[in-house]
Amino acid sequence: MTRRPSSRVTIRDVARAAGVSVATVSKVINGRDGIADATSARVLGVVAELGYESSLIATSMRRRRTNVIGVLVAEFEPFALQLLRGVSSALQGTDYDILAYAGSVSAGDHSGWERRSLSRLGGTLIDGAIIVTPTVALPETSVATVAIDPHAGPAGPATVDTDNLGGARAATEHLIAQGHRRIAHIRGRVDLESARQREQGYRQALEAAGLPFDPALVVDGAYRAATSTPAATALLELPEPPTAVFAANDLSAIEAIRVARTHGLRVPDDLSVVGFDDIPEAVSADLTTVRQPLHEMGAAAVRILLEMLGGSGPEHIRMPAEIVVRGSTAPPRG
Amino acid sequence: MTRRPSSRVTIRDVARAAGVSVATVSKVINGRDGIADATSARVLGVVAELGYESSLIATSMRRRRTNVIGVLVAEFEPFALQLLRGVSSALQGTDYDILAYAGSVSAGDHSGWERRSLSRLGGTLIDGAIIVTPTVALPETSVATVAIDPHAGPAGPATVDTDNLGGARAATEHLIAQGHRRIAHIRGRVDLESARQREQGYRQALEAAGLPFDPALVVDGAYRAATSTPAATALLELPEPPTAVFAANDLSAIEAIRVARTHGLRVPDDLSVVGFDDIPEAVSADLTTVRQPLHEMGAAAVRILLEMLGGSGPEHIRMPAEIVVRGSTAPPRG
DNA sequence: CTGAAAGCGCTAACAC
DNA sequence: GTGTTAGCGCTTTCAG
Repeated sequence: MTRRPSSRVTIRDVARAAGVSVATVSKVINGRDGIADATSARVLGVVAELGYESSLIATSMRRRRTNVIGVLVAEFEPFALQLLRGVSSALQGTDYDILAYAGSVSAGDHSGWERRSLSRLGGTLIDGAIIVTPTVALPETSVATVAIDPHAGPAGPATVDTDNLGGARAATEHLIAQGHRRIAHIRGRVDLESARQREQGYRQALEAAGLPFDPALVVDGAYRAATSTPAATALLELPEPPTAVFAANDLSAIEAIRVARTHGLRVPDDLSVVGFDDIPEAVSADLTTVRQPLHEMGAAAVRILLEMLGGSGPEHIRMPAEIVVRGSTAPPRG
Repeated sequence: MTRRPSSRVTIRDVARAAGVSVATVSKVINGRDGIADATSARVLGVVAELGYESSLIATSMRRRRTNVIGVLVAEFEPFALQLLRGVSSALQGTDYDILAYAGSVSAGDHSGWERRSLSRLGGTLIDGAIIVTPTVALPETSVATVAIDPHAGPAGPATVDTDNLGGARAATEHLIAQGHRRIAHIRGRVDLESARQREQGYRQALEAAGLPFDPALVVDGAYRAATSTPAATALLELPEPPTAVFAANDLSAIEAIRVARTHGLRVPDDLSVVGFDDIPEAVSADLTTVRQPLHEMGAAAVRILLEMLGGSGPEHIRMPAEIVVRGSTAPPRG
């Protein structure tokens, strides 16, 4: 009863109140044997009474396992959030809790956030990490790691990705099939393999259809709405603007639609737009897009990670990408 | 070069490599003054070379501030995720990073997860906490805390909530205006004030319209899809089933629609359904619902928390709730 | 069966 | 200017 007023109750408070040593309390809590039943019961009583919970921080400094899986993202945007949902439901009923960390919210420099986050948490706060869209090659770390939408292709560390090339081709072919000939591309984050693959798919589709590739029709959106605003604007203000746009992700596509409207263009009548990802917002925007099974990708990452924690080697999983036609695409007018 | 192979690089590795003491490295990293420029430069060089990042865990054990805001949720479901998005964008450009923790993923017992999470992280891993739908009254803690959709009403600790009563009334009145007379209610998590308010709003609307309240038409969904399955089933298998359902949240509403379909009922022709929250999935489900400004609520929680961190007292914010009519509601047939 | 002591990585007095 | 020391809350040998 003599503990400092508004502070956490620590293992020492419990020890004092139960009249035993700190070490004994630790043993009781962790179910180590070699403790008298009476002592154990008394300590447990005090724990309940005081509402003691061991500090994750202190515990993790001393111990190897924390039973916490880390999900490292740059920021909490829809793509990462959907993955997180998949991770969360896959981990339901296991021993693991989830800790999601957005490491580049504060830092101005986006590049390298994952290395920073990993170092900061990897001490041993987390047993394993799922890293979403890392900007750089991951360092060989002590902590088990799987990357979703990796920086490089499926090599080295475990990865989960999508058939980005095929998806992008399908998206572009859809526009071509509708009769579009001047098709622009809002590129993704070029440091990511996914963005390069999507651009590649776009170019392959053009080439297969015998359409010329016009560098002026490719602009950078970096997967972000803010970056896509000037990109889309530049496209629409071209002397000979495109009749269709394939954006590297939904956020860019939705922004392109917004920009088109401010230019007095109607979608899909004056401009067709296709995205990539199929985040929940794509449905509200009535956006034709390429669906990535985000939920399943999160779950797959969990499965691989748990296997790695169990001793298996890294694994690479590629998910199918499938086009979902909604109302943002139509044949070009006359 | 003689450090243990696959381990994190620690402050001691840096100190050794730079030929200085651990304390000096710490001072350099934290920009304390009283260090020779030459020493500082040398240490910084080693830090860069070795790729050293201070351990968040170790730092937080010794320090007061970590510049990390914790968002504590039971699990990562759509409601919490939307809030998280609001929190994330509100924190963009500040000094704070975000750590979201789902504390009842592993633990079977859902009740009290927030106290557990808070104790575990509150050591000082986080400077402040935003707790989403706490199940119990929050303990007076050392760490600044704001609750979103609190257990009790706006009292005690800082809170952000919605006009649940008004929203529920509006939802029920919408059904009544369409001519429904037998309107059921799938109740939310009764330990939350929001669920009680929504039921209250439902009953008030019935009463104001002179409709009888039938206890058989109120079932428990606990805000979860799994729990809502039997609840909705019971409703539809009643001798005299309802023609409309007001569900306490969108997850329950969407599940009710699914169950209705498996019973061969068409929505909205045979059964009208209204939800609450307006999560992104509500749009895909074409669900009439009551919109909570989730994004803004997350941002509001951030604002209050930052003010509290700056020394202000707790605050209570109530957001408006607004009905959004989509395709899941229509006048009853015949 | 229980306790004393060491130490995880780091920071904050306080010496030198 | 820089190093030494103590200690955050906890777990883990190792003595008693």
